[in-house]
Amino acid sequence: MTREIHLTMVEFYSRQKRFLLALDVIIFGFDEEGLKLLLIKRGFEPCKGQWSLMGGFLEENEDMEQAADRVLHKLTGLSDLYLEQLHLYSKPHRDSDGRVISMAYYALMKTDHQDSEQLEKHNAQWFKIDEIPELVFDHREMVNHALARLRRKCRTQPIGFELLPDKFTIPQLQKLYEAILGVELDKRNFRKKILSMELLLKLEEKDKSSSRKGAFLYQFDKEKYDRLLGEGFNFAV
Amino acid sequence: MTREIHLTMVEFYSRQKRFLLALDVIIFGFDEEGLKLLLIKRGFEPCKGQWSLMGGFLEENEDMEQAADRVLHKLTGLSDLYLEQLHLYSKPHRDSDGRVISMAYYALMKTDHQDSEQLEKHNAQWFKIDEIPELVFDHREMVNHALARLRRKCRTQPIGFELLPDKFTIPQLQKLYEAILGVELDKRNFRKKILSMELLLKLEEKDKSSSRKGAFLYQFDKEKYDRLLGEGFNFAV
DNA sequence: GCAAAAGTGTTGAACTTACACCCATGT
DNA sequence: ACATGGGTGTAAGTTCAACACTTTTGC
Repeated sequence: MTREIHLTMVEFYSRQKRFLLALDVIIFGFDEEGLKLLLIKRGFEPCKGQWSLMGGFLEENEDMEQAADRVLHKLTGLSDLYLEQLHLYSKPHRDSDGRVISMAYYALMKTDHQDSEQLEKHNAQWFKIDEIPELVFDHREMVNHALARLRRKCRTQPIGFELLPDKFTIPQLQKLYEAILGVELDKRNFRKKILSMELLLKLEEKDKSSSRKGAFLYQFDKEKYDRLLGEGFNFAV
Repeated sequence: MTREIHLTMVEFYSRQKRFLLALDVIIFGFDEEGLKLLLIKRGFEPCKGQWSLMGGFLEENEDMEQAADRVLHKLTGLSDLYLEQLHLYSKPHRDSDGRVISMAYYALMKTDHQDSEQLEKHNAQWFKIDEIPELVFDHREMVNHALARLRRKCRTQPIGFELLPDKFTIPQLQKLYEAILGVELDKRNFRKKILSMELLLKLEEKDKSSSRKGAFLYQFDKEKYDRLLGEGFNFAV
């Protein structure tokens, strides 16, 4: 701030060190078995052959969100997944060698939209949340951080629906919350609370895949939620 | 992922574009007048003479948190302020010219610890939260984001105390929450709720600066809070 | 003695929690 | 007819919101 005052911006900027900027994505999914994490077996150095999060480097004409979308699309073939910034990991030696600074994102993916061929191409595999293998670098820390965020956030924002098919049943929704939060919920109280917000559209159809009686399918009414948000409404599970 | 497989890590990294990495800090303070923001009048290019957040570039042997501490210390002369990552701003043209990617942090500062000389040296000034001047680049967006985060977070974590003197009165604490949340609170209900958590140590002393009767001073019991945290306790205002 | 802020309790409403039985269906 | 998961209501406990008067003291 002393000598720099007299430099032009270009001169000043050129003295600053530049960094490799990457991103890693914690990708959550949900199915009958519970909450899952999508990991890749690295087919490239560094740490080739080990499990890690999907990631990539920031490129010149995109912002981090676009880079994260690009990386997610490359892995899954899908666009417009729920995606949220988590934390910047910047310790000088977090990466094995040659400093890389990484922005961690977490994504929520509807596993019924998945393209299994695409995933195989990248040696990607789903892991149950309590059976995560050893991960490279600080990826395990990122996963823990993402899980904590997901647990907190799913209680006050309707992000859980990003993990379910567009049409889902109430028992399915309950199992999702139980899987994320790691607790059992009372089905009467759960149903009462979730329906009392009047954000679910009940369909005529039933899903019979998990019982003889069948359970009614519902859809999340995103338009209504967005409208209510403006009026100070708070989602709560 | 196709040709890169056969490159060594160093070769691969060297093809990647590198970026200027900076940080900006939204610094909150609180005094009799309400919630405040600390801004600097830029004495350097770009945008010399305009109001902006305090910021700086990441250096080679530090992580972002250390850089943020350094920048804060440089401005205020203080260390160990409450500091939290907010959001990475990475749009290709967010900065006036020459791409800079910036990690935004927000900090909470006890204004009674401030060193006014130090602040003057940097042309820094406190602004009431609803009288913020025009800011450079996307700094206004950062401030809005920080305010939203502070409003949400102060309700479920005891971060408000970072803005008060070590010894404070209940009416002072209430005014703090009213200033942050932008609402009026009932003093009986407020006192009941905050004291019911049993996290405040009542001192013998009174503060008589704002009434003839004087109000008892309290201290936040951080040790007890940390202990309770482990047992699943939730702070709530 | 009065102005100004500190301090104090109660009641009704809303919400949360705990809990047990019937329903619809495929086999 | 029975096994399986879907669906429903109520009562007790807890928490929240609204509300008005007394206390202390410096002037």
